[in-house]
Amino acid sequence: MNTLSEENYLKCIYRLWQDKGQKITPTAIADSLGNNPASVVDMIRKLTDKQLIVYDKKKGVELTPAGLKDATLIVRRHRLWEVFLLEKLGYHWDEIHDIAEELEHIKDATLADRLDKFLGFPEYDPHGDPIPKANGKMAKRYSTTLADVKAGGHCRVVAVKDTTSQFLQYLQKLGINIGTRIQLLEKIAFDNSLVISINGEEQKTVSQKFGESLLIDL
Amino acid sequence: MNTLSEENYLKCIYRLWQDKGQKITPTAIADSLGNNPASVVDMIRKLTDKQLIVYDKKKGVELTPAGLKDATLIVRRHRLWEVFLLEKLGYHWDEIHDIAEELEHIKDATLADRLDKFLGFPEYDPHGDPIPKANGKMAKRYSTTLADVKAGGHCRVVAVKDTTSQFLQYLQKLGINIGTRIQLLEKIAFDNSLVISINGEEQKTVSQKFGESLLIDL
DNA sequence: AAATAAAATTAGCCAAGACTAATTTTATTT
DNA sequence: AAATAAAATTAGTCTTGGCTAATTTTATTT
Repeated sequence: MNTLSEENYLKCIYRLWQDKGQKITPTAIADSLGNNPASVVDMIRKLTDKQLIVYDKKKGVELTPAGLKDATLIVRRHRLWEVFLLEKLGYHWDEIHDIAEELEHIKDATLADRLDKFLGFPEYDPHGDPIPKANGKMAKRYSTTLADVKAGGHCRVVAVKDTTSQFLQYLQKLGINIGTRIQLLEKIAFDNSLVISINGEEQKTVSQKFGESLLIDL
Repeated sequence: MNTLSEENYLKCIYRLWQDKGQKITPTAIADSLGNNPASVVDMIRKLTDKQLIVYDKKKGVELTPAGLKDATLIVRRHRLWEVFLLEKLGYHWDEIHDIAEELEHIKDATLADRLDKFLGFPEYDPHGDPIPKANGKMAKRYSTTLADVKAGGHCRVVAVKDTTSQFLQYLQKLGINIGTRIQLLEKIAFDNSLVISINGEEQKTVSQKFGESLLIDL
């Protein structure tokens, strides 16, 4: 059984691995968790001893099959609770992440599976991320962002890469949800700002960072 | 905001206060939590500093109004989650206590109220304990036990005083639930064992300890 | 290649919350 | 009342999981 901290590190490593596919360094983990690199080095030792990760200076940190399994189940619990909070308790998009962050650590052998069943076996969470099944398999994960769309192109919002309440509240304000149609009217060469039209309405300008945080289907 | 440990101590003190109206000593708390009395003395100091309890050698530990409020809200969350686990996720009577023990510590300002609404504002939890409302008020708590019934008397099970899985599984085996009718046929003078008839069926003998753990309405 | 910057690591410290062992205080017996 | 037992308290230790500061290793510039 893993401690709360161990679970948070596993989840963090899993996310970094999914996000970039790049080398996962102690500094990257430290930045992601807001911890000191020295603390990360300690935890890398603990997780290595538990055979949940392998650390190689050249390759960085990698999850072992056991570590991947544990991390996947944490993510499964997180995303299922997010669905519950939004659909059953009526929370808003931007409120659920932090609460799910706590709920995901509840330990019980059958809880996730019962919750999954109760929710009707959802494939995606409210942010558009696929929910891993009990066996670790999950639906397709989208990777194209609004910033990848060609000028003039149309797309549909399928997920968000950033789940901070700042971003989600901004989306709310712009009237953007999962499923919203967006046309990319123009890319400003100077700073890669994007001029877009949301659901065919009046045009708005958003930043490159914004565009890279919104996952879309063409 | 209270830590996990602080919350567990508050809940423990609350339970001891409800159970017996007796003096709450460090040893009693230690026994109840399975901790060392020395640890309890430390925590008494912490909670006193936070003005959640008052400790007087003569009177023992008492909750302040602030401490009572915090404790009541923890109990509220615990009992609401128990209802959720049983009614929505299909857990059995004896499985829900330990999971609720973890869920009760999830911190969010509106979670308990949303859950309460989602569950239809239940008055009692699956063990028959009244669920405190957001304002701290709650329905009547039963205090008469099967051991208090006179020989020949009839009664109806309304709650359990003991929520260990050992007891609850034993009840299950005997076919006793909330609402079950019991007749007390005889009290054995030797050891206060009770000869009972469950729902008018064949008679069984149970211990004094058993009788004192079952709350009834005459 | 040498100099510099960045990243990783080590060493030592801290707080929370548990523990044991020893001591003091309070209660109970004889 | 004195002796004994029980309860409370103090002092000091341990583990987890953070931290800072100093050092070593690795990368990047010049």
